[in-house]
Amino acid sequence: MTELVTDAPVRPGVYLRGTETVDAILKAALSVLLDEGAAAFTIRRIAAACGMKVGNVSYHFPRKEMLIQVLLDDLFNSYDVKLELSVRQPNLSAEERLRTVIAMCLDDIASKRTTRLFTELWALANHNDFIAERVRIFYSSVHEVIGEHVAALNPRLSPDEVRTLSLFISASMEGATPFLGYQKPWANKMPAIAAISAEWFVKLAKSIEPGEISRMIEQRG
Amino acid sequence: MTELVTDAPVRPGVYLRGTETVDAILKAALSVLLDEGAAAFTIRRIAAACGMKVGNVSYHFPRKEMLIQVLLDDLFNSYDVKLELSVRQPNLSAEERLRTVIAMCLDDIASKRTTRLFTELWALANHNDFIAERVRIFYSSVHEVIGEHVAALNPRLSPDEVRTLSLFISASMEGATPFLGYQKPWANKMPAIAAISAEWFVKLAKSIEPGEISRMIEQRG
Amino acid sequence: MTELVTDAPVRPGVYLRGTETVDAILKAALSVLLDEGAAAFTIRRIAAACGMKVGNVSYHFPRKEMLIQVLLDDLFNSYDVKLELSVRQPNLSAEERLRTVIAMCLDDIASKRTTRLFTELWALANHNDFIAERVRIFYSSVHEVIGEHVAALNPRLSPDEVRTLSLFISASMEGATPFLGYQKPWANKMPAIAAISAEWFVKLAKSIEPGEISRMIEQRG
Amino acid sequence: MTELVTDAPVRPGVYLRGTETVDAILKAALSVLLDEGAAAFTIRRIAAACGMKVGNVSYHFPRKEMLIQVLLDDLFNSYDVKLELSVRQPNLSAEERLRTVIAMCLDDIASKRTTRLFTELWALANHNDFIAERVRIFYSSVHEVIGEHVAALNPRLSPDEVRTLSLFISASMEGATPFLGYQKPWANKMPAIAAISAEWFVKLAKSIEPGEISRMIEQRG
DNA sequence: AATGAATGAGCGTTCATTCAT
DNA sequence: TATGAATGAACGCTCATTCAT
Repeated sequence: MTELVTDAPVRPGVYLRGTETVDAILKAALSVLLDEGAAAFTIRRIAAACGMKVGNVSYHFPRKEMLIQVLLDDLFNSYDVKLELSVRQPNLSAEERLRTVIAMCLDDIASKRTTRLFTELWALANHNDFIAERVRIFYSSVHEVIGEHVAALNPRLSPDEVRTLSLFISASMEGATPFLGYQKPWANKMPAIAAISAEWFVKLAKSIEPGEISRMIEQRG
Repeated sequence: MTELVTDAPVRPGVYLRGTETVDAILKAALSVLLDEGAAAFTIRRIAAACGMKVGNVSYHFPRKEMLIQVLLDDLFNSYDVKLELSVRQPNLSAEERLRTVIAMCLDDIASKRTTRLFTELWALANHNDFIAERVRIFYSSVHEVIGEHVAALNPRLSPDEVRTLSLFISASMEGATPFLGYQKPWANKMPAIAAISAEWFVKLAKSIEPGEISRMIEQRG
Repeated sequence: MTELVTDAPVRPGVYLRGTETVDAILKAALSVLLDEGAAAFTIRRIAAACGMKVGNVSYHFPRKEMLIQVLLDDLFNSYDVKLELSVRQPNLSAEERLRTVIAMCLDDIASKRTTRLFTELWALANHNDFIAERVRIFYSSVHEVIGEHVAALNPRLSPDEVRTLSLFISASMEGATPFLGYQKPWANKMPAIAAISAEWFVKLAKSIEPGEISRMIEQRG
Repeated sequence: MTELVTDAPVRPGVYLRGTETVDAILKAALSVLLDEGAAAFTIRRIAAACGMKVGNVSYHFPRKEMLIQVLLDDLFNSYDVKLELSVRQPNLSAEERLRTVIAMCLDDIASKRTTRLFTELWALANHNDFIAERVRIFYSSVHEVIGEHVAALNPRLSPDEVRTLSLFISASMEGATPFLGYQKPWANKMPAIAAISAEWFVKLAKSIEPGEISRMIEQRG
């Protein structure tokens, strides 16, 4: 029984987070991805970026894919933590909480890290199932958080209606990335778009009637 | 990082056979980009995809960058044509025209070509100035078209307010790409999102008061 | 009988000198060789240098080797003509004629054309028998011309002694090429070296005794 | 055209096996250059010549230019060592030492290595500044060594006169390369030319009067 | 006579990965 | 742990040459 309990990683390779070396590699890998793009995301450049030799990076991450996976795990983890904090705002009203989440999301979208990372991930997700799945899981939890606030604002909506509205709100905000994200052409318009978003997504969440979405779909059919 | 190429490359192909070849290369290049992603976008794979030799692809496009530029020129051209058609709907009311444009955009976003192409372009635009600029120009014209309909619906808005609303609407729709685009996780929710979009973007365009956006920004400051 | 008489070139290809196109190719080829070196001596660069297409250069010179051969033929021809003129100086004494030839050679060596051409040819001759042979023939005639003057200055020398002295004088002068030739490091010393050459090669030719060379060789053995 | 590289590349190879490999590459590179010429001096042929893979040669010499530079460094180093030895002949008279240097130079010129190497270098120096500079530095030290003996033979000469005579003697000897070098047409005449060189360059060094060179230049003006 | 098109080989270089040290 | 060495494949590109037009 006791023999079965082990801390050794199931997969080959030595990529325990917390190790100085592994952390340095991951940090370098992220900065290469953000600063130079997916095409420059090579073991060589990552090694150079953290002052190591190619062989050592390969020793810690025997497959490049592993590095990507661990890197994404770490990144999504940090996003999850941030997201979790946004829910824990007990002294705010439901409306204020939704406004806060919207503000937080758009603020984050404007950051270099999020702009660069997610545009790369959306592209990579087209042909990499692992990335696609991780991205999907992440956004599912984003939708869930938004959904909590939507449901609080408009309790009569069905769970599916809540999900649909959350998807709409989340997608609309993410759409800001290639337009108003870091160094994007309309970045200076972010205050206006953030203001409209806060106002109208709250208005949408509050004013949609149960069954209204289905009715709208039918009318358009 | 990439230098801006001001002189668009002349499209190669003088003889009939040559133009056919160039077309075949461009078609293959697009299909490689869409089906396999930017990482697979190599001269060798493109040549293989159209049954040619590497040297012949290089003959018609001596620089890989030229191929990318001609390909993007062709693609954006076809989008521009499509966009132009959407404006020429004289027998519709302003509201119906805006609904039509929204429907068309989201319908297009759901297509494989647009989903794949633009997710790749958003990522490439991060570190390729030529692509970034082409994408910017394209979306500028999209915003302009949407802006025409917004202005028609709400003539009292200032040009800047119209631009801001158009940007908001366009960005919100584009955000559907990584969520509801081709083979994306919530693709089946597209009818609902398209319905909400049509309804609420029209409502937004009609009901925003002149000066209201500025007021919203100030309140949030 | 009459059918056997033809102006068509024996070898394939159409590289009749005098033709405008062929002359332009040859001129461009020489300038590429001199200005950019043997590594840049490609059909493409030659074609570009004379504003033609690759296919046309290949049409006139189906094999690159042919171009080189014709080019060298022309070049050595022009050198032969120059050399011939140097002999036809009837109103000068033997000594003055030798001084004239030496001056002419060193003056020519200082020219861009000769400096560049012969340094390239010496290298190419290492592994190209055609070039090696052409170079040999050319220098043979140079030695012969010098030998005529040496023999006139010192009629008692045997033909072989004349040839040896001519070879020594010619080699010594050619050695100026990589040192004092066009844009070479000691080019500014050419007047001094030319003066010493004229003085001492004449002195050598005049003062060597028959049999002396053999004696010198034996002493050193 | 080629940029001057001021920092000489560190010679690669840390492990014993690595230094052996680097040596093998350099040896193969030299033999390719000598046996097949500059046009055949490719990474692929060098790799084949030492039984390695292209990637490994590129590993040890990431840039082809580095290989050339290290190769030349090694070669010139060996020539410098040889040259240095020729000066250290304390038991000989000045005249005998000059004769020795002349004999050594011409003997070396007749070797395959020197004949091939320097004819290639003279050509490459036309359009490669790095090579041109290395060749210049090498010959500067050659002239200096010759100059020491000339000055000892004729102490009244000015430093500039010594340099001029050394240049004349060195250039005259180097001129033997394309005529009497390895497998060159008049290689069999080398004993005679070496004998004349020894005799007459010594005579020249001894008998030139201070100021005589200037006088000769003026007379010719 | 001239040229666009096409080929097959080769170029220097970079890549992820393996392995002995 | 860490790294130098090595591999085999692929990269974009250039080459001389051929051929139909």
